[in-house]
Amino acid sequence: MENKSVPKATLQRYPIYLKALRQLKSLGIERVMSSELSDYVQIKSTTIRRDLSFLGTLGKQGFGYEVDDLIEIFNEKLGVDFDEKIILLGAGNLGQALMNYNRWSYIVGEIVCAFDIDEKKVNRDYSIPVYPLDELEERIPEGCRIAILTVSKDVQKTVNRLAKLGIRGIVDFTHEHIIVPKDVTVKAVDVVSAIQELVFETNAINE
Amino acid sequence: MENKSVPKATLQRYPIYLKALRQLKSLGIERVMSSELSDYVQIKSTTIRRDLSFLGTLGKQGFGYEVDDLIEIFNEKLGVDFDEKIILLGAGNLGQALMNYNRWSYIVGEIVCAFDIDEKKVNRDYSIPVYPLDELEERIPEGCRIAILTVSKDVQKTVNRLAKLGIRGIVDFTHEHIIVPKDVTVKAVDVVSAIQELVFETNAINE
DNA sequence: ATAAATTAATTAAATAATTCACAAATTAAG
DNA sequence: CTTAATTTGTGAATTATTTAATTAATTTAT
Repeated sequence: MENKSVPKATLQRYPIYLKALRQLKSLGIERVMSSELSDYVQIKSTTIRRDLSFLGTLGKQGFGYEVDDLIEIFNEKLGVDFDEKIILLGAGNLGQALMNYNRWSYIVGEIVCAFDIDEKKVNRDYSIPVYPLDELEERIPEGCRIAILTVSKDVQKTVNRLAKLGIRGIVDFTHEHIIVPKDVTVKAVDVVSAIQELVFETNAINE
Repeated sequence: MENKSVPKATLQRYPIYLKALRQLKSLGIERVMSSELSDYVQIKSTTIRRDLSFLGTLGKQGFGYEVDDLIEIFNEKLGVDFDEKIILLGAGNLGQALMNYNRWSYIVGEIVCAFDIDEKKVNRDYSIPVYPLDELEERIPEGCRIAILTVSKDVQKTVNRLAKLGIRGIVDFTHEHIIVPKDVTVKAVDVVSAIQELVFETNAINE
């Protein structure tokens, strides 16, 4: 399965597959055919097969896919359990919710520590310690590539610091538009945009 | 400009433009050229022009676009300020964070009320009242089309109830895969998937 | 006024993504 | 063991999206 670079669109579907597969596994389902998976995730079976083919020859003809195999491959090839060291910027309500989600390590890595500008949020004794934002440069863990951004003030300033520290990917929960260097990727995780998309889809077009 | 249906990819970029335009406006910028906007949002100017052209003939050749005009058009044509009545399912940390975000009405509509299964979270006196999940069917506002899902238990069961109540779009913050009828749209707003995509993008492919 | 410069809109070309269609592999049944 | 029924994987065809090239409108400077 040679280096045909994986289409961007495919990359966006992998998390959907992975989520669905984990759910199937938790239901005790051990094998799945592309057509079944298709019903489940609402993506054409042929698209699914093509998407999976980028990761290798994973299925058996006349049989389907082993659920475990697929999950395994996602982990292996895509580094899902590569133990990412993630940092969290902003420890407000949303930051708390993220820290409370207790299956990080199972899924993609772990939030190693958090930073907040508000002294009252600081607590060095939590299992996920919260440091003052000032200490970002000294506290950032070795090899940290990914940051989750939930701050509400000085957003762009914080982004600039992160970029300088070698962060490669930012999960952006702010409601602002941020600007990053070319080698940094941003994934906006934004309710407002999501709702807008929903509204656009239902309202637009049919005039 | 007629009814050429707007590409899905374009629809996904509209919220980005809108966010950027609002930011520009708040900086006092009144007109913008596609090339400037391009630098700002990192999308090719020609793509931007094409995207905007689906909404009408909005720019002036040799001049650019009026920021206000564009914002206006987004509002008008895409119903951004159509005053959506949004409901929130789950009033935990994340739900709280969403309710605290105080610019809903400016942006897309408003969260009218919330529901939670936990009696302790219930409070009918908040400006956004929180009702017991039991009361969903009786309390859901007239004409409500959009629900934000932050519950952690009985996710699918809740989804089924929402679908039955005529909800057209679900913003899904859960970490589970949910199944909906064909006429309901789901936007997954999911840190985990976002991080996975980031990791996939950086790890995948170049083996 | 007029010409030069600028910039959106549009048509055409190139790329990317999806879907079709079928060969190859596998299972299951007889 | 052989055959029929499945179901994957993949070239080829199709469709969708992006980008380039061109055209037309507007502004600015002279």
